[in-house]
Amino acid sequence: MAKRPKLNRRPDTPIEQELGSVEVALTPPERFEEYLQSKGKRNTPQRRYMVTHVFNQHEHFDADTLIDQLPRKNEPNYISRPTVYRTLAELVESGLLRKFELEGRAVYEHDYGYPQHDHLHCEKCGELFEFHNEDIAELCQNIAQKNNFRMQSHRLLISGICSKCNQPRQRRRSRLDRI
Amino acid sequence: MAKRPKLNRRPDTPIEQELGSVEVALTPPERFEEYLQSKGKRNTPQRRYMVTHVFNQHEHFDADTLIDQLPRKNEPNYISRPTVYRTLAELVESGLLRKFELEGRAVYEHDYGYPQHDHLHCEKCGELFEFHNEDIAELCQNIAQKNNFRMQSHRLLISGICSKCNQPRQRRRSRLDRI
DNA sequence: TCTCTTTTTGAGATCCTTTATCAATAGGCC
DNA sequence: GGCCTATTGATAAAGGATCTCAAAAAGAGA
Repeated sequence: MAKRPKLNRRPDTPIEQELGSVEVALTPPERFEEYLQSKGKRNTPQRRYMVTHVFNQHEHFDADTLIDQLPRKNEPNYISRPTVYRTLAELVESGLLRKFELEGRAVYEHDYGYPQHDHLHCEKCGELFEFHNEDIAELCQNIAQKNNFRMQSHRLLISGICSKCNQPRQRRRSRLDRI
Repeated sequence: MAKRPKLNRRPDTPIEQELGSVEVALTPPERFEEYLQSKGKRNTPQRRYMVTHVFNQHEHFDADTLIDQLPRKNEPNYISRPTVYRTLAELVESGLLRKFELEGRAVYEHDYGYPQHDHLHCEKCGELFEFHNEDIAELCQNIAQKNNFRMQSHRLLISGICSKCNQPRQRRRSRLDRI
């Protein structure tokens, strides 16, 4: 099993192609600023940098992957590890990001302006794939109702082997084979 | 939010009542021994003790809860922390237990001899409730197929507020009220 | 039963992710 | 600009899970 899951989508399958997007009134930085103001929090350079950076790409990511992408210590716009974690929590609380857990690590993805979806997880290559299904939420709602539960959200993870990993590894034909 | 989720089912709702059970040919210890032999592993007292203990109760549990229940150091049948983790991994690998993650911790539950199910999680009291739904697995299978995915398992978690926590806290009537 | 080989165990250290502490810094409102 | 308070970064530490390795023990064969 991979020590650390691949959380980046393949560059040839941008997420917009897969699931489209949802109309929103404000850009993520605007939305975040609104949230901060409503909470009496301050709009710092670190928070501005992070919200912009995070919404400039669509991949799933974990804290470490994100920190790798941010400026390092002694570079301009450096953001310390605690601040990264703190700001991630705020982005989740504000509804901009969603957080879930995979293989013992917290994974984040866009929520604001992004359609509801669930995930397929390849146990071989560790990749996460998104899918959208209309029926799931309704099914969950029914189940919750039957159990006198007030549902707030659901999380469905389908584990298995993706098509790429499932292909039998082709024997590479040598020059001799082709004679 | 609770620092540590309650993983124990309430004593008045034993799991058999909720979901029944599945007929199996071997007892869990027998099944585990079979697995060990097939892997050329040895049947040690520690492994026997753990498989017996774990299947003597039906609750979900995490490693720490389990260790609390096991004999402590300098008592008979003490099992060290690394061995507990090692054996849990073997119980999962053998198909006796299922492992999943909740609030950053690994949680284990019976798999062998126990019907397929998913969970409701109360965000307030942290309790886990099980439910069985016939349609989910089929739905997942369809989704997997559409995505050229070879499904191995799924995991559905419905989060919300349980009926108990959802009840408006009744004002306790004082003696004076009743006059 | 004894011996031998190999697995397993337990003590302790260590890893890894995430969070807490706290003094110094800097927003934002007057 | 000045003040008050939130925020940051350095550092330590919490917490779960795993690694290392010498000692112990299981199982196979004699």
